[in-house]
Amino acid sequence: MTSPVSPLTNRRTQATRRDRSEQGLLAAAADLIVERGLASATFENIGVRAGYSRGLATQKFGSKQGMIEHLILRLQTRLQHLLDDRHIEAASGLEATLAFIDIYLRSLAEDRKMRAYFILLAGAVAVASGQRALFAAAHADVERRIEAMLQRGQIEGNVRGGINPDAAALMIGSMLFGLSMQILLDPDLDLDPIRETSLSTLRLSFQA
Amino acid sequence: MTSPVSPLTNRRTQATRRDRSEQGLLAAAADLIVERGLASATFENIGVRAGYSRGLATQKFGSKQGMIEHLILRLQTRLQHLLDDRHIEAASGLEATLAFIDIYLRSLAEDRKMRAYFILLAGAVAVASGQRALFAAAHADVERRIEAMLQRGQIEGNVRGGINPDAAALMIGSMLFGLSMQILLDPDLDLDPIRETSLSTLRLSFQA
DNA sequence: TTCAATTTGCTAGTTGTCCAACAAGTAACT
DNA sequence: AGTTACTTGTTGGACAACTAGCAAATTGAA
Repeated sequence: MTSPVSPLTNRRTQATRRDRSEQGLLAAAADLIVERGLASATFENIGVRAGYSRGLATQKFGSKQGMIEHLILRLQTRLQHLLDDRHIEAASGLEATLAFIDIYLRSLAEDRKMRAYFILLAGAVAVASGQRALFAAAHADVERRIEAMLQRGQIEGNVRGGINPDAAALMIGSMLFGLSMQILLDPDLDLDPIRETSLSTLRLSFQA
Repeated sequence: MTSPVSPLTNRRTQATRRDRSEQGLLAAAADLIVERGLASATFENIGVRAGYSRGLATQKFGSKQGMIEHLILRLQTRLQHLLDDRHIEAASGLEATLAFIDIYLRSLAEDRKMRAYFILLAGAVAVASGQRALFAAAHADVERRIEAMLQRGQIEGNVRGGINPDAAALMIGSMLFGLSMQILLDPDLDLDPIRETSLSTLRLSFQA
């Protein structure tokens, strides 16, 4: 009898074999991007890191751009899941907004892979204009969510009436965006105090 | 006699000849970066665009990195000059802060070359970690200036006392940073209404 | 002529893509 | 069950396109 299939070997069904390699390549790409930047994410480096060859990624994703798009969509989904927190639904408009910001900034500090998303975003601005639309849509979505929370807060009476939810959402969205970039610019920056002081400043600014 | 030197020809002294080509190369690089992204800014493209050969830039700046650093410093100086506006000095703390933000965002909308600065900044985040320090320092400087204006406003009584100038400056700096990136992400975005609503929201949030 | 500014031919290195060979997994048949 | 035919996943050599850097040749100014 061939020994029972060990979970540590690649000797599995074709389906799991395929999934495993695909996942491995994307994870290796994300790690490389975070550790050594976008330029180091060559098929050669990605393949070696994932334990495969340099040619496999092309087979799976069609092209380099195809692979990067897969990775972007995967990380976008990951961020969306993180932001679908139950605290946000339950809280008041103001608290929901602040909880949203809190989770966003925490994910950036604690979830190493999430940084790859923002590096790819910077890359889209700097070099790959074709990918810009992907990110622009995601950002518009974040801002619409913030806007809805602020509107709810105004109806409930815990967010100041004089504020335009649309403009405030843009401001907050931009702040999150800019803070993300700033952390990538200076990786030693401690996000904890920044998060706390930002939240209390926003609370002071927006609460009724 | 050789005809009096026309301002339109390159036939001048060696000094102006040298200056002219250097300026031309840097301008061509900035234009290319804005129009077609960082990847298109090769020596070949830059040289042709500036009306010179592909080899000149290497001679002048030593290396690609050297040239990019020159460009970054030049654009940084340009931005600083724009922000040294007399309105900022004269106004109250709150108005100075808002004028600062106004000028910053206007320069992004009206000064095409200024966009190259932010594209280079995104490039530093995504690929060139060696250039990060250059930008981090400039950003820290912007935030210190905002912080000083807010402190002045608190002393004068036109900025709310409850706000922490340090944290608020970080927020505003990040917002400017994020807004810059967002405009690069979606170049068709109209900055005018965004600037106006952002300013009025900030006024509402910060004024005493 | 003399020196500086600029061009051009060349080199070495890198990267994504293609594709034919190989290996592992699956199904059919006895 | 065991052998064989077929399918699918993976590899690595070859190739073409690019790019920065170098150095000798050329052009222009003094």
